Amino acid sequence: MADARTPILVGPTGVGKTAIALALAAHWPIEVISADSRQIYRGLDIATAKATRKERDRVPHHLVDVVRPGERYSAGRFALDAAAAIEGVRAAGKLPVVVGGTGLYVRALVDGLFAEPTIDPRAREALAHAIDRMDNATLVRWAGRLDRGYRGEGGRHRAARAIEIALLTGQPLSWWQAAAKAQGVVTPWTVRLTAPRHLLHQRILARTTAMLERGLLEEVAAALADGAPVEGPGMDGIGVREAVAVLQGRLPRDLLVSSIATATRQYAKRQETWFRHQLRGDVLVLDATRSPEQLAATIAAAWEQQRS
RNA sequence: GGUGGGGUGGCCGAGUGGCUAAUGGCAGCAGACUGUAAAUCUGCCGGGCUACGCCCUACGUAGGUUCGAAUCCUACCCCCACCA
Repeated sequence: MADARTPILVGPTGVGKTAIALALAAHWPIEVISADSRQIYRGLDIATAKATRKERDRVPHHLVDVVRPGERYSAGRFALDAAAAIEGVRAAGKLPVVVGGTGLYVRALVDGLFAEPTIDPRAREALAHAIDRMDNATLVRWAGRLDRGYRGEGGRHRAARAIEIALLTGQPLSWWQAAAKAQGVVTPWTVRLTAPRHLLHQRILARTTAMLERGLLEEVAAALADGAPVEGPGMDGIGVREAVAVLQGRLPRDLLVSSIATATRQYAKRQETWFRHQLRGDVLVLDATRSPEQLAATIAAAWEQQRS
């Protein structure tokens, strides 16, 4: 069983990953391992387009609703959690299928990240605080001084990461990346779903409109009332931040749908770029224009073929 | 009907005689990406080329002034505000 391949379904938001995974259940006894950095958070079901309760009753989903909004989560933690979940599903005699749009999470699971040493969360938070007050140029310069392997790319976010690692572990990030190579925990069988851009845009708009009808604003208002930190992780997803802006009067209500749709389109585009270039090994590329049932049948057939 | 303001590249919006295919922003396209990744960044962005250069088309429309106009003049069309 150690060499068993694990089906992985990736693709941009709106291609229909969820529907296809559910349709796949007609072919295999599957359980879904979600690789989605926002569905990890509890609540905000509409905003993050989670599979419904009913759907999840029919096909169990793992790594959905695991932390509360405001709590820090990471790709590394995902790799660990997902590996455990996959193990569990296998032990129960079912087939785990990884489904998700967060490329880095999939990479963490398949290729492994470097073995990051334990970092004191309090020191990390204090440093993050100091970093927040510095401008981009300062951060980039600082990161360059601390880590000669740092290329100055990726802006403040990645500069901050380089600084954090160098300061808190005593070794630069590039050193860890080279010296502490990790192993992936699954052998992937990857299906990359894609769709013509105009179709994707169309689906995104329809889906955004539907989100509002299902009560996106109410959902976000409830999360805020519940004490979810506006700035915290989990509350920064597309749809959520725009809804918060409307609730706080910073964005006119009638611009809500278009703002969310635009941000979603841009995200979908970034995902397409990531999956087009960053996936390693054999990848089955499928145009998701057809129905979920047809696609599931194609995927099931291809899976059978690669097994023999 | 009168007076004033305005019509700029897909959109918004600078520019008031040459250095302007035209600052910016948005949208779009392409790309980067090892632990906040729904993040964070980079490039391109009127069209066509035998492309470190050349050609064409472009600042409401039509004329005009000038060596030279998005920028000045005239007429017309449209929009907005106020007055009637």
